[in-house]
Amino acid sequence: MEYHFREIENKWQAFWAANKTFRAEDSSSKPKYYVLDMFPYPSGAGLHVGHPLGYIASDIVARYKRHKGFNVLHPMGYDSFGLPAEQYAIQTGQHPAITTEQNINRYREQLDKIGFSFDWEREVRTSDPNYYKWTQWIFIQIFNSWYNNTSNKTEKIDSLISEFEKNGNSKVNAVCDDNVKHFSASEWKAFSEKQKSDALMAYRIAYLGEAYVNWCPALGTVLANDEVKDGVSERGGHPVERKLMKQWSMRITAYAQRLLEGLDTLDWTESLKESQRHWIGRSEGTSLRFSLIPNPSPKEKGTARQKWQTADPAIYALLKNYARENRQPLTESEDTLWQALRNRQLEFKFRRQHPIGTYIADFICLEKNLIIEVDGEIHSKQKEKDEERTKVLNELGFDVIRFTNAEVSKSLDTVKAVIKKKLGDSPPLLRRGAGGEAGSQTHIEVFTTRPDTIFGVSFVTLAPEHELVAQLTTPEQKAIVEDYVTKAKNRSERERQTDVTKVTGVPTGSYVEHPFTGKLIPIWVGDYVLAGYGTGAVMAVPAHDERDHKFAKHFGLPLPQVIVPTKEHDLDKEAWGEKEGKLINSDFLNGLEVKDAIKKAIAEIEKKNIGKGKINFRLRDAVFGRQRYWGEPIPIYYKNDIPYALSENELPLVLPEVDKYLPTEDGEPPLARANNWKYKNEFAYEHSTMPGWAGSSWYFLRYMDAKNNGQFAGKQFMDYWKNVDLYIGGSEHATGHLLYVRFWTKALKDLGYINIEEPAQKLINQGMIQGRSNKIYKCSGMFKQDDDHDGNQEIFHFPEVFISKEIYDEISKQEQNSRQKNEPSELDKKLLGFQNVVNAKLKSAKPNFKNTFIIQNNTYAGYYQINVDVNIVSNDILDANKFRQWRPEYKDAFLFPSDENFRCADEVEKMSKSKWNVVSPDEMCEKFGADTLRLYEMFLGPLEQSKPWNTNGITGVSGFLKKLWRLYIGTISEDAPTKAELKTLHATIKKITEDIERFSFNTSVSNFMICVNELTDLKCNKRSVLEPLIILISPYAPHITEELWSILGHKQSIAFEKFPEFNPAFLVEDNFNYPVSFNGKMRFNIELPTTLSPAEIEKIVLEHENSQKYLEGKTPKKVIVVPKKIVNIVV
RNA sequence: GCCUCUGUGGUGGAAUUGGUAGACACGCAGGACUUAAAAUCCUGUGGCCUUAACAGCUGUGCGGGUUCAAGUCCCGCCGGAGGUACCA
Repeated sequence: MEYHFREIENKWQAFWAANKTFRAEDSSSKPKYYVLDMFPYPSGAGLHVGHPLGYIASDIVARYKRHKGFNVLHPMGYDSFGLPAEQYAIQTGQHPAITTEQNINRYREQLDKIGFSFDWEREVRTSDPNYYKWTQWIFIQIFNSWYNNTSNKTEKIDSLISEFEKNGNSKVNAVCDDNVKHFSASEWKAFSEKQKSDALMAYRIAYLGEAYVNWCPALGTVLANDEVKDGVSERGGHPVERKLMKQWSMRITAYAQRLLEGLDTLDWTESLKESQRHWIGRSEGTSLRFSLIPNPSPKEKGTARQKWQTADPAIYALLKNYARENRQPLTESEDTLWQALRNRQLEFKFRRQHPIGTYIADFICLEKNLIIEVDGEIHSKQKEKDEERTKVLNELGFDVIRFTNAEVSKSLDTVKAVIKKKLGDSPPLLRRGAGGEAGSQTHIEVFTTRPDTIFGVSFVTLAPEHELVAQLTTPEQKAIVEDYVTKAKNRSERERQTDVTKVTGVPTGSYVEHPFTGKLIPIWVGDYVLAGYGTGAVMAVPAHDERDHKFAKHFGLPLPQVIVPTKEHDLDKEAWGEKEGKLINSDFLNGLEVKDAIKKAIAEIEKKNIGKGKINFRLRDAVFGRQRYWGEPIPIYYKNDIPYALSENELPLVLPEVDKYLPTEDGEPPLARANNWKYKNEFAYEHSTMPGWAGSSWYFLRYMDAKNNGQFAGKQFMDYWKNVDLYIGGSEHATGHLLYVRFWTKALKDLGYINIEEPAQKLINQGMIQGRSNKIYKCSGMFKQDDDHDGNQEIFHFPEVFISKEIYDEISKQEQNSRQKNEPSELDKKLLGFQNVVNAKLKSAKPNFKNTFIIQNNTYAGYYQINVDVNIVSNDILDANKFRQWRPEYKDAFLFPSDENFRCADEVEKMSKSKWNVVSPDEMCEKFGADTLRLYEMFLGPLEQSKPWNTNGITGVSGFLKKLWRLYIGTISEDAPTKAELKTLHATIKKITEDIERFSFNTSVSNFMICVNELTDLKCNKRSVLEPLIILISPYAPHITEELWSILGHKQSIAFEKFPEFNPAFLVEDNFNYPVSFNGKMRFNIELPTTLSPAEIEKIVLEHENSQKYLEGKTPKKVIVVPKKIVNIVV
């Protein structure tokens, strides 16, 4: 009876499906074990051999745990919302749901062929309304939550509202927007609906806020930070720019500390945890305020005025009264314009009759420094006056637009459009407060991790986007600062990131005061300071910070030293950035070690009330909205500009149909195209959709109760299954999915829905499987055309000529040695012979073919490499027949030296269609069977390691299964096993158990081979040995073992058979073959009874005849005997 | 630059706590079976030197160290892979 894997595998796959063998029980007396694979995005390309690597490993663990008596949850599903299906839809018009469905079916087919023990009844698809209903529901819970820093928990928004009603927001200790305005309880109660909504929005964990986002014009959507790599989108590689946008975001920053601390409790790889730690980026430091010194005259310190105090103080009172008087009797056109401007109708606040310098402006927008004047009748004198007035106002930093009465009354819309455009054009910060005035700010706040270096500050640097830049710039510096800021802002993110060696910056002309010495410190603007981190301003200590050092050297700024380096160091060349050394030139810090100096400095800073110890995180809030179609609709509608969440019974908010999957003409997301898609037919829904990570942030919970229509999952099931015991997936999700899923888990826990703090206890990253390409060399320009050209070339295409790797190597070697001999080399002779063969064949096959093939210039430059399909190559030897069928133009191809043993070159590259190196698991299943594929993928090497796919060793694994099969075919003996047989079996049980427990699957396969080799040598046919053996193998090769199990006469599946127990008694040896070494060098073996004492062993070994030879008559200095290990003699 | 991982025959890799380096498999070489091929089986296979044979020397990226004993531990370098970055 032969091993026909195809029949066997089909039979058992059908059996498992029909009997629902791998259905997980919802409650059980058995202990639970949850093995989860990171679910795949069903792409059009189908699975390649890299995908199943992790699935096979998890399947082995799942099957092993079933043998070990666990109730195992091992589900699979699809992350089926996403960009590729939508991009395909844009190109073809095909609905992404259809593409997705097709791709899923293909995935399922491929997965089924490999024989995974998934519980398919629990399959989830994130694009299924029954699933995303609950994604939307969780979004609403998070929307209706805030983060209470006092309880360090997510809390329902109600508790915040009742606090507002009682005390306003002044006592609230929450994670919220920067610069929230304070309000009292009574103010809260007096708030309009809109004001209340806005106030709460600053606290919600899912919130709508304005922020700089990663905008990708090519994809037409914003992206989260982890979706952007090197300034381009991770998917598609399109450029990404920074853009200020109103966006749904998630306040993941609230969880930064918990996300960081939680890592210590997890059994994940160090590199993964390290990635997350770095992404969270906690740094402990100090905030520190530097007092501003108003410019140009430092004497006026303390007279800094508010931003709206724009009038000349000398005549302010007068002007004010005058303005008041003027306010009532507005001309008709002035009134018309006022009605159009007031209440932020153009998004910005306007004031009327506002004193500026010595004037009173008609209308003014202080935020934009824009003045609108409405003029009466124009006569020349007035015109002159107006021009004078405009000039003065311009000098004060205001733009002035003038309209006539007629313009306002007749074409108000045009007037409004002009104003609106101007408001949009003028950058809000640039022109503010020209003249170096500090405005309302009295200080610059910096963040530093090195407060000990405070006496080494030689300048302060602001990010170009810093809000004080414009105000602090003196008139003399205005032009150059504005220019710099504009350039810095327009520099793309990519440029800024890649061009880090370039030092740029400009001085503002203003100064701050050193908090301890009172010295003046210049303020610079430099783009090495990031607006988004800390306060967007740094105190520069060039002697002890590398970046500051570079900047200072570039601009010739001083490098005051405050720390004595602990080793030789040239401070002029390089900064001493180590946290080591003694403080000098630092007043009260002198003589302290850095660590103590930091503590002391913080204490002094806090005492002086100019700053305090502070912790900063690099982690940013996660942008949640996507301006795309194929994702979960965000369950929000807008009524009077106020966002409201849908109620639970209105879910799911189903993704509507649209005519095109493109943005609308005015740039709205595709969902804006949906016809009559309105809440209660009246209110607009949110038009952006959720990002890919929404659905994957909780799918591990849904598997516990996948069909529940009343809840996202039943509490009793979540309490039973708790968290994932083993999660296997790629490391590419380190800072995306794996961080977000931890965030949602913590939020859901705080809100009382689940009882676990972390989603997955143990996580393994499977390594990537790279492609191994095969290449051959094509000759170019090898046919010499006959002079008697008769146009036959059109009838006969030139046969292609290829050379093997060996010949190519020979030719290139010869080329390098630059042949000088006149005699033809061996290679030349070979080539010449080949030339004749080709021409002879050509003549007989195609008599009309007039061209001759010649090898005139056998240099390697005449050849170029082409990729051949790896599927027509085995062990690097090209299958000549398949090659000729591969492409029509190769039909008559010549292979040199010969069709047999034509060796291809190889290279390890990314697996891709264009390299012809993609290997799909289907073909491997077809050729060798699923069991061989499973064993071979494991046999390749450690699971976590990346490795190139090559099938060179697969025959070994396939041979092993055949050998295993042969062991079971024939008479099975019921006799008692021999000692040797038992020893082999139990040694294997021991190793396999240990291997699986430490996820070392490659060694398991080797151990099976050793075991089967030994049992074959022993001609073992004992049931008592063979039965336990196939249970051991069954997690790895489930089909063949099921078949053998039934051949052995069992009617039940092998899947739940008890895993064999290791019995050490069978491994006890009477003798041990001691290696005897002299001075650590192994010389000979000696077999001794294990019962001997070390002293006896020493005696026997020393007396052994071989020992005499190595002792050379000397007495050994020392003899080490380690029982059952080694004997070492020191001479 | 920093962080994590990693470096062992022609190749994939093994050596779990310091204790016989190279298990297992591929490839290669030789042989058996066969008209032939495939399949299968057997033998050999780190390098060097030498031999009839035994044996000897050397050997886990490089240089040191600890130890009776180092692929494994420590120090200093070099190479490869991945992650990450003006993060103050």
